[in-house]
Amino acid sequence: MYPKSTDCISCVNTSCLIKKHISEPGIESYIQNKDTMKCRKGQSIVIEGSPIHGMYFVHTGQVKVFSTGINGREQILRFAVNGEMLGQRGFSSRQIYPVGAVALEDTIMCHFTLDAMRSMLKSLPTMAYDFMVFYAEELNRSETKVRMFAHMTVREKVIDALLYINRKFGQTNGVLNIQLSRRDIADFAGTTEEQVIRVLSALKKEKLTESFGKKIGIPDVDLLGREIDEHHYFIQS
Amino acid sequence: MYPKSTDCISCVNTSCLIKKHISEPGIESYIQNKDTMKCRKGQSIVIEGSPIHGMYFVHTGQVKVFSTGINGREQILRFAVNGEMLGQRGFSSRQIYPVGAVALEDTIMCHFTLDAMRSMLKSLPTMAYDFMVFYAEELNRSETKVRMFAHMTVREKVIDALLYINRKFGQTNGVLNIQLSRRDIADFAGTTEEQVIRVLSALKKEKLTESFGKKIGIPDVDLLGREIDEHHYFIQS
DNA sequence: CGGTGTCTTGATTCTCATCAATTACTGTGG
DNA sequence: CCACAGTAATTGATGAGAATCAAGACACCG
Repeated sequence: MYPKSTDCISCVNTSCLIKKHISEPGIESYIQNKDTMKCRKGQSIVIEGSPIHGMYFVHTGQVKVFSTGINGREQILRFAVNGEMLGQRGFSSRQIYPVGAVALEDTIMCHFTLDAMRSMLKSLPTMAYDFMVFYAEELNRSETKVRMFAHMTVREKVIDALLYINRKFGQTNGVLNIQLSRRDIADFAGTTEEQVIRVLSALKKEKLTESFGKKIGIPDVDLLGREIDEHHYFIQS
Repeated sequence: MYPKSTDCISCVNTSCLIKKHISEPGIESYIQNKDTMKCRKGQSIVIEGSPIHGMYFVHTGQVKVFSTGINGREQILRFAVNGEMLGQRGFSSRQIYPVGAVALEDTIMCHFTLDAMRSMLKSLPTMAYDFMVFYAEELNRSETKVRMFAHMTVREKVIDALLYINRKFGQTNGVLNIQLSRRDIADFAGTTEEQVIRVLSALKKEKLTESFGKKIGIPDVDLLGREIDEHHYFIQS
């Protein structure tokens, strides 16, 4: 099922910030020197605590990014799909806390060394600008999340998580395109497995979500979103 | 007490991302066209909900950045002091949620239009790169905060807030260089006024903080930090 | 001195995390 | 094909922590 090549020229990930600048003069040498990694489902892409050796771009697949806090509880920070970046922390001078990444399904990734990234960005102003905008937007989302987290109820956090997952992975045949355990959802929403289960059963009773085995469906995204909207501003995290 | 001039050449804010690139060729026209604003203590710099007309850099003063959520409760997102930026959200294409900024003391700010910022950044690669790194680091901090917020107790949140305030504003004569109401601290820490008061009295009893009227002192920052360290990774938010 | 706003403390209520026990699901080897 | 672990999901009961409510102390300002 893997594509024959991960060559940037033929890549279809138009949202990829490298691909977007593929026609800039001077970029050729960088993309020729990138390398490609395959990860089986469940494998670690970035080991928590070990230094990051560069930046990764998801070519095909699904990845979860997390970091472990107290009592071994992991907090999922975000998910990454086709075209998205991993290893953004590499730019930060000090990396005192651990962040890990695991493939949620078989995943192919493109890898650039940190040095390559640095010199590429410094020599391609529009690329640096686009990266800057990307980070600025991510910052918006993250700060909004901080604000929301502080005062949202568990129910709202879980709904928010479901909406995020829907935006990120989408649905086919009325079912989310990813299978996450209740534990994963809890770790992302910032609550516990049991609470997620309780909220999910409540939502199912209210016909706001559906369940087909482990698969979750959201029949009316706007309707579900209104559960948060009533009390908070809708967020794009 | 105001400085005679806010000219970038003579500015002493070495952490300012504009100042840092003052010697780049081509920057002259931009810094000559910036304008300067004065804000009295308590005045709004950016009105919540109204579009942002560019970027601001704090020349002298102290600013709080907040956004209002449910039941009029404001969440303070961060504070800004000399050399720091406001209006970062301006780069984001959609601005669907409100963010406001208020001067905590008499404040002088430099202002660049969004167009000026855009063309400046696109023409000065190293500047765009520095901005990108800045945003990437802010993102780190914010994401760490998301993680922490999810599982910290109120006590830990308040301590974390105090440590942040100390890092940002510093102390003189054993007292924090800023006077915030309990409400402000609560709005920043993501809890309520009453809880902040309770934690502060407990900390005072434990000799981890001091109070001189409204002024708060932290006699031993590391000692206070250890209260969080024991359970979580120390963060640089 | 009122009066307004901040700060403080106590009592109550409610939400949520934790613990414990049960049930459903998945895959494996006989 | 079925018995069997082993894991994930579910439900209920309980306790701890935090928000809310209410009342009073304190400071500041005319």
